[in-house]
Amino acid sequence: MKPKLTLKQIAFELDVSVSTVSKALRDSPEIGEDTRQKVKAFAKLYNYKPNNIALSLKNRKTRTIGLVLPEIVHDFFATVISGIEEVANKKGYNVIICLSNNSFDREVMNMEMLANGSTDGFILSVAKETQQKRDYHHLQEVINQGMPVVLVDRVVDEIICDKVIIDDAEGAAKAVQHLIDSGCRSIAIITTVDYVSVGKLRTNGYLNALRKNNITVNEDLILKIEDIDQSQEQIDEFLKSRNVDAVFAVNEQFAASAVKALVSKGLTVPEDVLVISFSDGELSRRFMPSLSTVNQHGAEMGARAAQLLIERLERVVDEERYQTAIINTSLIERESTLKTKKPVV
Amino acid sequence: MKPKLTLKQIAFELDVSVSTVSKALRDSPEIGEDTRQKVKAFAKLYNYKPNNIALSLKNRKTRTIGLVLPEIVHDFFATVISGIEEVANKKGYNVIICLSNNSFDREVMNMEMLANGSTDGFILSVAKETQQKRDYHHLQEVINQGMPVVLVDRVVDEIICDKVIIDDAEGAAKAVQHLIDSGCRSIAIITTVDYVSVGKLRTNGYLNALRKNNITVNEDLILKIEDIDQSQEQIDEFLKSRNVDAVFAVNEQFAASAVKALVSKGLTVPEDVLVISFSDGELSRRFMPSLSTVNQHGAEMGARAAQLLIERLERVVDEERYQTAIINTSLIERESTLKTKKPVV
DNA sequence: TTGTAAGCGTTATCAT
DNA sequence: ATGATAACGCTTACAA
Repeated sequence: MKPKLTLKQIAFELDVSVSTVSKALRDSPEIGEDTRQKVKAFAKLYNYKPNNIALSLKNRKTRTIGLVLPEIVHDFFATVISGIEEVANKKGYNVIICLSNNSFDREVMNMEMLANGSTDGFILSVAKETQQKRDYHHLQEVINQGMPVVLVDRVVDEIICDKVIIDDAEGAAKAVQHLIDSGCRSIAIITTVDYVSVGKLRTNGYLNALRKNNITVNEDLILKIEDIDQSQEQIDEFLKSRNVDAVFAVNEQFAASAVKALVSKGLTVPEDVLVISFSDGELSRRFMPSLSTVNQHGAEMGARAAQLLIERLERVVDEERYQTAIINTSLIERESTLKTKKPVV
Repeated sequence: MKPKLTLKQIAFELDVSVSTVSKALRDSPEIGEDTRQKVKAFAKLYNYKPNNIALSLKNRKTRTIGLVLPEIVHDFFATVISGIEEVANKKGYNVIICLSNNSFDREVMNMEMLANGSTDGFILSVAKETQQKRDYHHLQEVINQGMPVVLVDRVVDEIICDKVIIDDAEGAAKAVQHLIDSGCRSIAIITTVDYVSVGKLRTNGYLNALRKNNITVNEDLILKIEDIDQSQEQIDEFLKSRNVDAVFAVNEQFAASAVKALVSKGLTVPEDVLVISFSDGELSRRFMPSLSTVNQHGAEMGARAAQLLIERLERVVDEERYQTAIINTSLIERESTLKTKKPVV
């Protein structure tokens, strides 16, 4: 086991000083051609690589991004990570990922842990619990310490910083409009409780779309789910007693559950009821019938977030002006809204 | 914007030396009660937290684990990450995640990047391309430098280190046995190309199960897929022309595609053909019909890997003895193999 | 052209 | 009981 080679070692071996080695490796003009050659040859031969930690300490920069996410077993966040990784790696940054598991305390802990020198800035999607508590002091804290923060998807208005979002309301409206255009009038929505920012926005989009088309909002067709774990039962129950011709679900899990509930009721999708989901993921693509959906371009959101953060870290942007990047959504039509085979009776 | 508080700052403010502050905060008995109180009070008041980078440099330990994965938009790896995070965080470790995207070069780059002081050790699942090339010098390299490595799931025999796997062959055999027990005799397998270690093992399990039950292996019922992106077409094509009473797929994507192919052929699952998948994920759970599967306990694998790595980092294990932890699989029976409604004709 | 020294933030050793 | 110093690995004025 050979320990990592250091400048000191090289200096000792070549009988020069540490600073000479350092300068030679960085092609400083102060160093004579021959010594430079010698040092570089030696370094290459023994595969010298500078120690990141020492560099970080010296430069007070880690070239590391702290990423704090509510969960990861979820296509959307996984794609966000991919996007971030892609950009970060290209620019020579590492990504430290921490999961809050939607817990406020863990989110705070993670940020405190990373804020003590481990990262130069944060990309964060706030935990459900944090949104519920509306306590964002930990975010303000790191910002006050001069660490830039970029919020992604689940953002909070109270914190002033760069943000990357989609227009959730517009995306939802687009989905619902598609249902309306397909002739549906009795459209249920399966959404989250209101304190989940994106859930609320999507609910608003649903409401807007109905109103715009002069369809009376029927509160009885709105199901708000708190915990995804018991969602199937709630959705079964909800759909069993209601007659609808379409369902808009704010995520693909709810959509899949809705289809299941409808089928067990003896209905067929899309022949009897159209179903559309939000946030295009593996499930929507592979489901039978494949699910129409509003895609969220997670990778693009992540890439954009990384880009915004790195720009700020490298001071190429106006210190005072924060931007909110809005990533476009688009409707992906698949089988679950393909109304061709048989007309509604 | 207030910069982070340092020992130096505190020392200056309280008019004592840096070492006094350091000792006071660490409850050194050398320090007088009053000064200790004073220092601690001040530190608490201004929320002093030691700088991780400085500590890392000093201790030559980062308390950070490098995690290199082939991909992440994949339930299995996502759960592995969850498991690792859980254990790592509990023990005060951070996790730096890098994605190889199944590329050899990126895997090497990532490891080199992290090996320069950023992490104390690695947890890695090797890239597909790396398995194909059989080039593992980057792994041996970091091991030679004294950084422990734990391989997860996609392991390589050539490297001696701790490993966490499941018994893929046994799991596959269990799945196939279940099909046989359900009365199937003409069982197709949809698997990966052989250089993917786990794919090959699962294929072996399939073969073993057939032989054990005296069922002749029909090479024509074996489909090996290279690239998941075109898998649907290949699977459609494959199943169209073959008459089978069951399909064993080595991952849930293939299984979903198989069901789709069968349905488009006019068959029903499970009435006409049973389908079973491997690696329990969201898709298997939510699919219609829900897919029977061999669960892989990704979170448990991750947790175990983190535990093994940390034990080695903290030297509580015998330096020379490496272990291979085998996580148990179990069969999860769902609708896709529930053969009740109608007997095979 | 090369080397010395200070400093990044800590902690451990060794004075005082 | 407190402080000065060196060290972790590196860079960069500043000296020589």
